Amino acid sequence: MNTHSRYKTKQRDMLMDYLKAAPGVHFTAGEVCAYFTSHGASISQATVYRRLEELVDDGIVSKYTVDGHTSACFEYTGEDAHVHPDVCYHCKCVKCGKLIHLHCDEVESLQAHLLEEHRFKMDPQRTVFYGLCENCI
Amino acid sequence: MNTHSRYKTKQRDMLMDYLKAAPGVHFTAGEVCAYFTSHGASISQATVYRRLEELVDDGIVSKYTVDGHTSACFEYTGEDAHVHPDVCYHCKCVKCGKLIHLHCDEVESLQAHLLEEHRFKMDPQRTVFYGLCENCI
DNA sequence: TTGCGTGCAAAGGTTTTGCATGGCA
DNA sequence: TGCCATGCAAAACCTTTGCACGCAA
Repeated sequence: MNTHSRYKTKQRDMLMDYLKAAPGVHFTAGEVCAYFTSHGASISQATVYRRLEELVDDGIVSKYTVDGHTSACFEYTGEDAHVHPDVCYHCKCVKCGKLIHLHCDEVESLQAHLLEEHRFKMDPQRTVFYGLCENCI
Repeated sequence: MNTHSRYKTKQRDMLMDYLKAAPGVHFTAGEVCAYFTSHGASISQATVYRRLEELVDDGIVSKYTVDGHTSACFEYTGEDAHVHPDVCYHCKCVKCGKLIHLHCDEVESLQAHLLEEHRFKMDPQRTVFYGLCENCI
């Protein structure tokens, strides 16, 4: 979270609208640019990267480095994710590339275990499990 | 694992020596290149990438996409990892950057659970848990 | 001899940066 | 009027590829 002053601009609003329209959907910076370009909206690549980076710092957007993709993957997780987090884990199939969303108590116990026994506070927003999906096993 | 015929070359040997000298240590392709360059050894960037990729396919080297690094991270895990796997999980602190090696039964039960209940076969060699280490919590 | 391996350089793709201009407060 | 934000283009990076030559088997 940072404390910079922020100006309300057209680009910032456009990006937020885009993000809020599809919570939980994954996209790359390039896809965002392509979307705006194809809709005749004007928002430069540099600005997309700058805003996205800022939102990640604010904890409003999650950034994943997904293996196999050369580019980073973003996801809108909500402005109040810290208030009532709809925690969701991610599994990525290294063979077909499918990204699976998962709600799972076992992962939550693992988190608790890691924290208690290993003093490591895992952040599910940033963690991706890699492996094989049911179709690729 | 693949079944291509393989020639024994000087570059392949040099790379293997380098890897075996530091099992469990993480490095990027660029670091490998820099090492050889600074030691006057001749092995091209393209070859480093090609051999590394091959070793990952063979399961001898693990490749991680570590958030924060723009480049991929490799680690020598051993030629007989499949015979007596010294399974080791990784936790990466998103604040100080520390990478922690971890042996943990709980993670193994999670793997079993993911497989049985979610039909997802997690690959611990590729998965990194992100979060905060004890010093940064 | 066969065909894999290597080096070089160029290409490809993603993300960052410098700088002048534009626009919110 | 101050700053922050934006756009453009160039730069910086990492990784992959094409091609000709070299070398192991």
